[in-house]
Amino acid sequence: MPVAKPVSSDGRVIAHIDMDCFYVQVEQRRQPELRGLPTAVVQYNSWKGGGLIAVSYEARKHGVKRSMRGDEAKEVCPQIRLVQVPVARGKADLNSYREAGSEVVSILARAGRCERASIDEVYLDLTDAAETMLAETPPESLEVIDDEALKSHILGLKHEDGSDMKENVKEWLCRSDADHRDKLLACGVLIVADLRMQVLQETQFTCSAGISHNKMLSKLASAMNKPAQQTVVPCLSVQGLLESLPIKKMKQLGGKLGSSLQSELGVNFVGDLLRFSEQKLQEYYGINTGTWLWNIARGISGEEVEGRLLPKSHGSGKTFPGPRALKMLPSVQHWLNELCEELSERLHIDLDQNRRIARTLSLHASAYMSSDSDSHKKFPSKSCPLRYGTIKIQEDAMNLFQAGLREYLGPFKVKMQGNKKSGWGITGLSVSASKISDIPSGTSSIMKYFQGQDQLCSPSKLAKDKLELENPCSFSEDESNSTLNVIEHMKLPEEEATIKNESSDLVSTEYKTSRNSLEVPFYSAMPSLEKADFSQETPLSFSGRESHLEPKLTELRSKVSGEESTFESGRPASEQQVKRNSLRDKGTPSLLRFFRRVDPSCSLQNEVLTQSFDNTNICSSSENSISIHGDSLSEDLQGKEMWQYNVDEIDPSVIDELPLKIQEEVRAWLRPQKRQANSVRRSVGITDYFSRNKKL
DNA sequence: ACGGGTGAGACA
DNA sequence: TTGTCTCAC
Repeated sequence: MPVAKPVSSDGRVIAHIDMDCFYVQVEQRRQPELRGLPTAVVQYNSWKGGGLIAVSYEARKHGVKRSMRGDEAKEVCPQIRLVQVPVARGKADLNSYREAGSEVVSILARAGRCERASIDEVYLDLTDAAETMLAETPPESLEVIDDEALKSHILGLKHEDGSDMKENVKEWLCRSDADHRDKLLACGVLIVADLRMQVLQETQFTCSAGISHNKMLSKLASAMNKPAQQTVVPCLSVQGLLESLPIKKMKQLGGKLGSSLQSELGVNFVGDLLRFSEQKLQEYYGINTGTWLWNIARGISGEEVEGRLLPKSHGSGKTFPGPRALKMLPSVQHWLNELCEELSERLHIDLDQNRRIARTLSLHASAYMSSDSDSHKKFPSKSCPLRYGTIKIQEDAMNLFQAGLREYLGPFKVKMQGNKKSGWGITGLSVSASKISDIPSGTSSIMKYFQGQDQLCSPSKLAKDKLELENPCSFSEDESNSTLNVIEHMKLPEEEATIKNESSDLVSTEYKTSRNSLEVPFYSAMPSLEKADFSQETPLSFSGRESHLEPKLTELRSKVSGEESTFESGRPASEQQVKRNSLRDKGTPSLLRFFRRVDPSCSLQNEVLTQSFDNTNICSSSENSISIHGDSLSEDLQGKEMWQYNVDEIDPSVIDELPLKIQEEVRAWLRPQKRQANSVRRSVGITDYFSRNKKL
């Protein structure tokens, strides 16, 4: 639901930049012979020629529309060139478009605060740039105005027959008697025209733009003249624009809310909303939406340009429509593995390029169940803390799926004996990673990361209990024996074979990845204890025929007593391991909890040395106790916020949940004998390492 | 039960 | 907060 934001009296200059049929342009850049031809991008083509997701303007002239099938497009436009979306891991791979979108963003972001609204859309706050231009080189002072700016469309500008349009535009841009806000918009027009030319020059992509005083109007304007044009909405034209604008054209009103406005209130144009008081609209649609509606009817929208160049989440999903629905658990596992592999790859790229870490893994699925009246039941979404590493993500996703499945099947449990004819199937799977945050560079990154974890992941006791109940890793044993084992017998022989092959692929993939990055030397440099832990962990759940479905061998955990909730691995353990496991807390941000698990008796008796890096202090006492706190905190807070723990008690495996690159830092940092001497030197190396891949 | 794959945001 | 829902391209 839309929400009204506080309105700033709008002297802002906001632009919305919209790439023209973006995927088509990306493909045309890759294959220049397609330029100028009717072209469309399709994903998959086996069924009715695939679905169109982008259509060139030449093809649109022939009546080709988005969401046509490839075959339909061929019917209305036989000469159309259809380009397929790249496929990787059996699914559409949009990475090339994401990367192309990033190219554009990095150019646009030079001009002002920039928000990546989608893969091909950007909002820009050009207020500062426009004010500066108006003060230093206002349009009226320029001898020449670029042709691209003169081609702009100015809403409400009168156009007498016979007069030269560009001349009109030039006049409007250079009016010395215009009010301040129109002058700012005029500057915006020049800036945006220039930006669009830069984008074209540097990427070969054309785009369209809207320029106005807020996001809503700019978004409307950018769509008015496409492709490769720009439109400005001066204040005085707002009323005229909105009064005849079909309500469904307004962003956020294209769906049910817009329909409701039409059918319930007889509002067919945005201007029709003016008939209703704010209070009336609030009565119908609630306080937030009501106020929002009242505002947009007047062209008011206080929404800020966010200043975000990167996505807030990453997802990978696929649908399995109709007959392709997944009926067997091994098929689900196969596809989940593919999706997780892609997700993991993208997470690592994000880590390398942007030094960002995601903290939550979510699984969404859609399913049908024809057996009973319950067929409308939705498959529940599940999420858990995200552990880095392809195999871990795959395991966790599978656990989330099984948690969802048990809930979904619920009372049907045993009845749903699986074979391919049974009345249920999975029609969609997706995994996503969210709660992404920056890791500041430098040695202190680790500290800051932990602090951030603490803030964001410190659950109340209540929330923790809930987590224990819902976390797929915490199923009790007898619970898991019932449903899951039933399902386990549903495997078909062929599918089992597929999975087995794939499993080994996964392991080798992981190994390959490791060798390519800096991790192997690090692995081999690790103390033997840690190495042992890895060798046990990696292939474990994929090594045997039933392993990937056998809860005892995967991540089954039971609750262990204690004030802090603790999960303990169910697998056989050496004495040493038992000791470590008592500190283990997998499936949750365990490092964090670990840090909170303070043992005062160890730390207080030690004398504390202080060493400062950036704005984080690492206080180390003797060889085996370290405490961390930010020095930006006030004196009295510092005492409370300080964490202390004994280095010897760190379970190496909890570190595994961090991204590998961070693990490296942590382990080096924890290496007792060299900690002191290495600190400064390492901070340089790490900073250096992090800045090496810097892109944007 | 084919507009797919992805994103963002609001709400309970 | 998690999970659900809506909306958009």
